[in-house]
Amino acid sequence: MDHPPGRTPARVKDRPTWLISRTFARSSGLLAAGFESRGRGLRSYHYRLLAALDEWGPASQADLGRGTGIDRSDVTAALSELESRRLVERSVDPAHRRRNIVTITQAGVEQLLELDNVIDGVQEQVLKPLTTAQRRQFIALMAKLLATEDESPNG
Amino acid sequence: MDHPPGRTPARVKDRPTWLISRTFARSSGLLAAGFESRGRGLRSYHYRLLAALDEWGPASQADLGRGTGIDRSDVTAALSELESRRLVERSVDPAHRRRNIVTITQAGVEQLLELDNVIDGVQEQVLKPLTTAQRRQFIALMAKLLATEDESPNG
DNA sequence: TAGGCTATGTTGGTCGGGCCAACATAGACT
DNA sequence: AGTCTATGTTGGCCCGACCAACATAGCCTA
Repeated sequence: MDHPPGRTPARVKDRPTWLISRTFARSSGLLAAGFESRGRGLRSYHYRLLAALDEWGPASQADLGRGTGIDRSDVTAALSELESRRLVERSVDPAHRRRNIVTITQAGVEQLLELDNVIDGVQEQVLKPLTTAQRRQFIALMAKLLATEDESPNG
Repeated sequence: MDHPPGRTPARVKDRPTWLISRTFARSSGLLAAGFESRGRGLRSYHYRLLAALDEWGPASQADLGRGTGIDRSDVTAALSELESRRLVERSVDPAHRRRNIVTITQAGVEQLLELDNVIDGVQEQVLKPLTTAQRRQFIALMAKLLATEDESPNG
């Protein structure tokens, strides 16, 4: 993730795609460190699922997948891990017996709050080199960069 | 990579780390598409290695690894693939018989130029939503974000 | 009512980028 | 001579992201 002595080939090092990938590496490295130190072995999928359940209330696995952008199969796996930690409960939807209704537990809510803190700290670390105004700019630029995605599928 | 109907949990969707990860997903998706269409099955490791060899001249695998930030073992694998396509040649360093001297071939240079074109096109696609001034800002902000890495190891 | 279609959860893969451990051995340094 | 480091290589792991296939529940329609 670091390659510090790094010269980096010239045709690589100034390209936006390269900067983006380094930025992501930095961000996800800090995130991973945060999860490792206070995340009890959970990963980003778990956080996204807990967050979705907390905000949207109980949901089926398929809905969770659609809402979070996580593949159905990965949702299944991640939920099993959350369930074994009692952070989440699965029950069959009586109206639709093929469907599971997933609910966040009290312990899940608490874990989520803890992860919130970890992640908020990481935001600070990631943006540390920038001034407040620059942070705002940076965020706005990324938002604009991504805005197309929402409007035109496959855009 | 897309998750278009995506609402995305609120505590997730506005965090810089999330925007960074989406930006990266967009960028690397476009890159992958470019490599697939005109990259003859090569991937980013191959490009980085070819670029390094082209710019720095023949080098040992260890030096390539250090220069590009690619792990020694991955350098070995990627070079084998490049070698089998005749884009690169390995020869034993007579002065240090444990060391390989890797050289880019003419075909390698040509492939590199082709990849350059592909990748330049991707830069354009990635930044398309931004104005020229915004692109400059965005690049400058990322450069600043990453500048710490060079100065303080593990920073 | 029977047949087909879709949605759901699950299993079991693949891939790329990034790591790490272990090993044999070539050179260097003591 | 003995130790230490550097090199290339093999083989593994992890995470995030996909995909294919499957059984089956529920639907909608011929």
